[in-house]
Amino acid sequence: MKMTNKKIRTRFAPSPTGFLHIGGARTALFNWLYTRRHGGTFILRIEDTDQVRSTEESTRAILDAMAWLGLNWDEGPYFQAERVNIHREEVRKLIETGNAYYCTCTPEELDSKRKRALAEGRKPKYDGTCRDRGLAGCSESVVRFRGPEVGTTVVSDLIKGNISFNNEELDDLIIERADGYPTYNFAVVVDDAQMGITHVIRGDDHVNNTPKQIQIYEALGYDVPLFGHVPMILGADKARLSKRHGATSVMAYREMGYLPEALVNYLVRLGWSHGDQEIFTMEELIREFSLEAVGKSPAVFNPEKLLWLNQHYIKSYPEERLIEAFLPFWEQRGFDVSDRRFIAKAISDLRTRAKTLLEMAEAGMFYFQEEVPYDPEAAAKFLTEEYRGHLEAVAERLPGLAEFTKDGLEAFLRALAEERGTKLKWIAQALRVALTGKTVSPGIDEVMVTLGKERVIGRIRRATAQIRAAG
RNA sequence: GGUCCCAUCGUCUAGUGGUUAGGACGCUGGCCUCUCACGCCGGAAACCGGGGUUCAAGCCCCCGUGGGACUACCA
Repeated sequence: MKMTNKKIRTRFAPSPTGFLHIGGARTALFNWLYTRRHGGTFILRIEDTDQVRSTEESTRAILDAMAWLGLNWDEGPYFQAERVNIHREEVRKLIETGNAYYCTCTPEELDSKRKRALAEGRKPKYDGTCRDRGLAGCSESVVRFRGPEVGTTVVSDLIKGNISFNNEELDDLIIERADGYPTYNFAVVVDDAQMGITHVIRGDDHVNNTPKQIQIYEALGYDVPLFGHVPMILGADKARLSKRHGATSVMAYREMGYLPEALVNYLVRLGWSHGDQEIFTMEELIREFSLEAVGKSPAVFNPEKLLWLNQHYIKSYPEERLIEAFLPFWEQRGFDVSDRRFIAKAISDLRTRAKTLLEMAEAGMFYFQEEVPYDPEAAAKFLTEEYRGHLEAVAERLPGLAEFTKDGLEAFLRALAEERGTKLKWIAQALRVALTGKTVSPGIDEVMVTLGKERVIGRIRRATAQIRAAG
């Protein structure tokens, strides 16, 4: 494989017909990592030649998702639709050199021929009706590429190795539609060539297009870039990942409380590996990423492992960044998050026991609810006469407690338990329900410290009052 | 149907002719413990099948089988 010394140029070229999905994000990530690894230039190009399905909103969404993942681009975004004049000119060139021809077969004719061919067990490829008719263009005509009828075309793939195709299997594909717009297989070639793309890294759903594209490169006199086709991402049923398999939009993961590092880390390991290492920083990825280490087989998307990684990043994130990423989840619930110290403490209580920021936000709602709702089962078990004495004792002694710290409180509660002839766990559980409304929460001493003496006493009083009222 | 790709625990993967086939998620037993987690220590769990090549095959070749992609005036 000839590796020229020229600077690497890659591109990510999504079509703006929806959100950035998991598969696209991984393709973008692989391109980005490869480019950063080799000090190249990463280009973003929006393939919006489908005038009907493309929307500006989708473009916006894709850009936002890229930014969230930290995948910055060096050039672009370029918009393919703005380049139609260039595409048309290249089409003219092919017609002049005899490498393309006008075709007036109607979509209906083509469709019925295709169906018939399929029904009779023949190849459903274009039958070449107009190939040698020497037609001139008209308002109904399309332009087809005149492909070689014999020989083979080989794709040298950086991931899959050499793949060869018999040219007779390849279709004379349409490169310009009747409306004058180029089709995908033509526009990519022209754009990639003119943008000086050296490495085309994309999903392997494109392998079958590649020989045709190579022929177009050659007919146009361009250098053929290197290709790297990455395997698809599959759902649990081994079918190509789609909405049926749950969330596939990158931004949906943000809303569900995932950290971008977790998604990046998960995605990069889907198809790529570096020995036994599972956790990678961006710096490590840039240093270690290589296409040689990308596997050839498709990978099943496993939400459980993503969750594990997310949990890992929630635990290990720098505090300030965690707060920044997390706060919106409380803000959108209308909680007052202006007390930075309180917030920071609450988050440090919660972060070791959440798999997502969303989960964390829900688990920590009690910090803001003065009249915390009691879980019925929890209350039935612990907000009872049996525990009232313990709770009252805590409320009575607390004002005089000098060491209102994690250690001080633990010592206090242990001593109290002994004094009252019970175990810490019973006092802790009753307190937990009084303070948080639930039987599950961060450590009770941590909760007390975070809440502060006043609020703790208030909540205990409210709980004991309720027990009395009920009793 | 045709063309092309792929094939190690349930899943993501390491492995590049000689390994007790390793790691991770998940599952699971235990420890820790104020609940839930975290953490720590253990366990079960894989080379798709059949032929070759070779002293020796998860690794190389062939054939099956299975899965996937493409087969548009979508990208």
